Amino acid sequence: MERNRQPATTPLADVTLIGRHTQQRTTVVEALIRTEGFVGAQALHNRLAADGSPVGKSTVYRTLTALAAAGRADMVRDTGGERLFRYRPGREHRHYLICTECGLSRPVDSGPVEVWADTIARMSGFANVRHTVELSGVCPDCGPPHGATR
Amino acid sequence: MERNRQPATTPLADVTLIGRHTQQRTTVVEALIRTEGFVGAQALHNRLAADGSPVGKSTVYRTLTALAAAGRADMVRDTGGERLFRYRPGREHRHYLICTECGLSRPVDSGPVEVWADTIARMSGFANVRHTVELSGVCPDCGPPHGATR
DNA sequence: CTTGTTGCAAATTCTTTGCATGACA
DNA sequence: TGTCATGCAAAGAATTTGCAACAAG
Repeated sequence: MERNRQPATTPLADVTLIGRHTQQRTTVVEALIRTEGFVGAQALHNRLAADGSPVGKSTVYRTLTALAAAGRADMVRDTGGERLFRYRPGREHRHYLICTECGLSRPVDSGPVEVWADTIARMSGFANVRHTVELSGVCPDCGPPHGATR
Repeated sequence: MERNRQPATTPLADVTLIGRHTQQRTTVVEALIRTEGFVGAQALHNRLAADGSPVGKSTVYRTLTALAAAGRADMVRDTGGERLFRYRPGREHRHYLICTECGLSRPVDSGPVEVWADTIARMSGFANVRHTVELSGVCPDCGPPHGATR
């Protein structure tokens, strides 16, 4: 379900960015980088425990929060209100289409939205306008063609 | 801060829509309708209590949730993860630009986004695609022209 | 060494639920 | 009168925080 891909980037830089370089933070950041889509803090914590690299739950939370604050991760909320994080390789933020069934996330071309948001921002007179855009649905794999609406 | 506007619509229809017509539900729906922007369940509950129309917290939650489920209200999450509700007069959902300072919310023309979301939905192969779009910033009143960045 | 981090568990916050009482239809 | 709704308080979930032991620089 989750293909491990080479961490082309050393998380060191990111870790250093958010403070002191510790074993745990490195572990968390690496795990986040290794993750395809979005992950919840709890899920990540569990995964680490299962992988034999137990890191305190608080540390996972603190690291992810710091990472998001530093702009190295995107944060969204799932339907249940849980925070989901995703490592952000570049500096530009992206928007995703997330499958509500399996969690698969696929980046989408958000150009038009960016332009739109920008326009609104300019016309509204508001300052510091930020936007959140989340698309969710059922991916082809999860949505059986037999019309079984679960 | 919150201008009361005439409830042009009787909440009766909305109440009936979500089940039995009770005093409490009417109260909650009316209060929601009377609210300019988004409100949290707790805030609404407090307001009702202050107004002398105490309604159980659970009832407020249940009513708002049902209303949102019935499509009579929009639901967003604030930064802290709290659910905020807003009465939806029409049937088309709207998107808002919310001031992070004073909470003022202004509906924006989301036509382009709808089109975009629709396109993505069709091209992605995902089913049942829904979107969340939130714009936030500092409104002219709250953002001093003197460039004081907080 | 000094200070930032960790980890545990307790504390917070928002939201849901169980259940007996009470109100609608 | 039979349900469904209400309200309270307890239960749940996700996240934060206090604090002593510990590791990084």
